[in-house]
Amino acid sequence: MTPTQLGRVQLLIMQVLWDKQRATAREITDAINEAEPIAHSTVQTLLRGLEEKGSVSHEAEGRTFIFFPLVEEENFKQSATSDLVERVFGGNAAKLVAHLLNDKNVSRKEINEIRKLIDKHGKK
Amino acid sequence: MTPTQLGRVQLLIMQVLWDKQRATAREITDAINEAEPIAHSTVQTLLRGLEEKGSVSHEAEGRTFIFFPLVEEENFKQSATSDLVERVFGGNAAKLVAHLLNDKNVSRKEINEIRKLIDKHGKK
DNA sequence: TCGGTAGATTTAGTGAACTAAACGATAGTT
DNA sequence: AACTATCGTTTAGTTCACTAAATCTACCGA
Repeated sequence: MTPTQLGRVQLLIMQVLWDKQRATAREITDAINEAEPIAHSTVQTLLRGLEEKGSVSHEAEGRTFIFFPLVEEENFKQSATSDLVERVFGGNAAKLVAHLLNDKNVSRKEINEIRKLIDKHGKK
Repeated sequence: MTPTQLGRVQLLIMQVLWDKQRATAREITDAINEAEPIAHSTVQTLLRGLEEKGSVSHEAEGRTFIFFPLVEEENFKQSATSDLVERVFGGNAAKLVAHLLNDKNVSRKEINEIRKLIDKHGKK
């Protein structure tokens, strides 16, 4: 039961699929190309790999394949986050938050947002 | 200016060094072996790689090398965290926290701890 | 029907992380 | 002096993510 580890570009592909739910390889390539250049054949190769490890599947529509995600975005966020917490913050999620609060790259606006989240979460 | 990416075992090595500040390859191997088996030669090979990319350095003490970290643990946590925020949470740190709050793997105890952190951070 | 276009598939190569055996040198022990 | 344990160094092989060209195939338009 591996946590379905994804590489950088594999994640980009999954994000397109999570967004669109269904997409052809071409649509995925185009979507990624808006942010960075990538060859269509690269996307196809990676889709194949993702299919092999069970992250996506496809059905044929005429002669083209329509791909769709098999894993949930939440599951992925879940394992990516706990991976960071485990490996970098010794399994303590609070340490991660402490780090964010002192992180100069996190804006005051975001910190306020975080505070609001906590408040809302508290009253229940 | 690469964010000094570290592999899983490389990170284990760095963590030993951050903890001890100075250590021989043997000490590192022993420390890691408490948690999982690893060959001494593997550690030495990885130390070489870490030295090549400037993460650690060493000085000779007699015929053995004493290794020490060149990069700060904080810097690493920094880039590992922002990497997650960027790639998985669309650059929004608050979304990461929101995820943690709803994460069943994060205990109530930790959530309280997080709340306390936020409060303390707020009053300034 | 012929040629291009747009699919999918095959093949190939790179780089990084990991793994560890094999080797050579040296210091300490008997 | 010989043996052994312990260094560091060299070499080698695996796996995975990524990259993309080359190729095969089928449809579509001229």
